[in-house]
Amino acid sequence: MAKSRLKKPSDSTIHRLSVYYRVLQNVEREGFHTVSSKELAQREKLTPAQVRKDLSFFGSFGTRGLGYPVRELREKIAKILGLDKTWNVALIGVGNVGSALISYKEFQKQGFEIKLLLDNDQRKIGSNHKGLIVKDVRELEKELKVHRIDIAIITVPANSAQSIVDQVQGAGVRGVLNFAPVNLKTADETYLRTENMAMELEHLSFCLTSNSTPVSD
Amino acid sequence: MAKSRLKKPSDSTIHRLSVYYRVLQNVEREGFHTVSSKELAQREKLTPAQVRKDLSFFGSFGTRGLGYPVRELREKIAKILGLDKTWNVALIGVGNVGSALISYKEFQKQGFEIKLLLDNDQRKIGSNHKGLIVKDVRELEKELKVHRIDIAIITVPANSAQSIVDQVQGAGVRGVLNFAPVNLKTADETYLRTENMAMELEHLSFCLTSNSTPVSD
DNA sequence: AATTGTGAAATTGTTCACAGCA
DNA sequence: TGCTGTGAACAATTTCACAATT
Repeated sequence: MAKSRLKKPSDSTIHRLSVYYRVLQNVEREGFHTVSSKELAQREKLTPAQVRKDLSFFGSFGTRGLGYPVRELREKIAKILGLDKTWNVALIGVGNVGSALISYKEFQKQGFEIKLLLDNDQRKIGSNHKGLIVKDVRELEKELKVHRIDIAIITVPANSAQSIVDQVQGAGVRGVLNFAPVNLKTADETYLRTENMAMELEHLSFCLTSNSTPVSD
Repeated sequence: MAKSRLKKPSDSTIHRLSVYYRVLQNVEREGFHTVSSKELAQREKLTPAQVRKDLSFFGSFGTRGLGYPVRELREKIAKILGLDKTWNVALIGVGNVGSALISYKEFQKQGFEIKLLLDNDQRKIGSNHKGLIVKDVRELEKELKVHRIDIAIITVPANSAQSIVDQVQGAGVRGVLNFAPVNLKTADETYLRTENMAMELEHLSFCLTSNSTPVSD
């Protein structure tokens, strides 16, 4: 029963696990019962060895000579990623980005349920977005606790993001997805991921500037 | 004069370059004329050696014993990242995420100018968003060319994203930022970056599930 | 015959440590 | 003395190659 995971999987392994999870959903929809590491790899331009190595961090899910059972592997990965439960999510900052995320279907689909909206703008507080009433950010700690929030999405302006993440941690929330374009300082026990859309564009800008093709230099 | 860059910098180096660029803006705002790799590193929880190694891919910008000239280094990095010019950006898909990006200040601030909006919904076509009229996606190729678009941001539903990226490439656009939650296939000469917000949440979900603190395992 | 699971090899990325310069 | 720039050492990640299994 005891899982003997020796090494901590890298962030890239986790990332690819999410990728495999999506591919498996497709493979399953297409009616396959079994899939090889080769097939899985081809669909994402990875190597079969990479796929097998990634999966081997978590156990032996395949059958030699046959491949992996599609449905079972998808379920195993879902469990590893924690997608077998629902997560209560709070969205802090109901501006442009925040509003967009409220109607982002992909979240609910994977079990992330936005249960709470917070803002500091009196004109927004009390307003209804997709059935949720925007609460006053001054009630942050109370509201996070009442709704048993697991993950906070921060979509406030850059200059207030640090103060928000401090409060969020204070309320015991350990998962934070930050969209504010700043580097936030967090306690060691908090998991923070920052999505900086401008930096993605800057990466493209770099590629287009260094006059090279993606392949060679 | 000839730049003797021997190795191609890694994606992480480019990513950190964007980070340094932001830190330098702050350092400059705070009035410093000079900054050491140590100071730069501390502000982002990196090592001084990492900072120096990253910068050394592109040249020698510092002065031994003194550090780096803040303004000059910021400008050098801007040039490397291609932020010394403006980029014409098209936004394809004026839904929730698309609309949010139209008013996303951070883009304009770094020289990314949204010049064109495209959609396939007759109710949206012709409507005005922040001074831009939504054009018919059937005119995609013509419009991309007329506006001399460098980068396309794809915010259409997952099932139409591949068709859009094919057309975008066909029109000669080589930079693509994709928000649709699918793995797009592109030609070798196209630079594609995909932002999958659900996958970020899944990473947090994984961290919160594997009962460990971020530090040890 | 086909395909997994995994040590070992190769490659890539990070940190060290110090020569060289202001 | 202080700090950069960089080759060498080290660490992490990916790929290889093959024994094990169906």
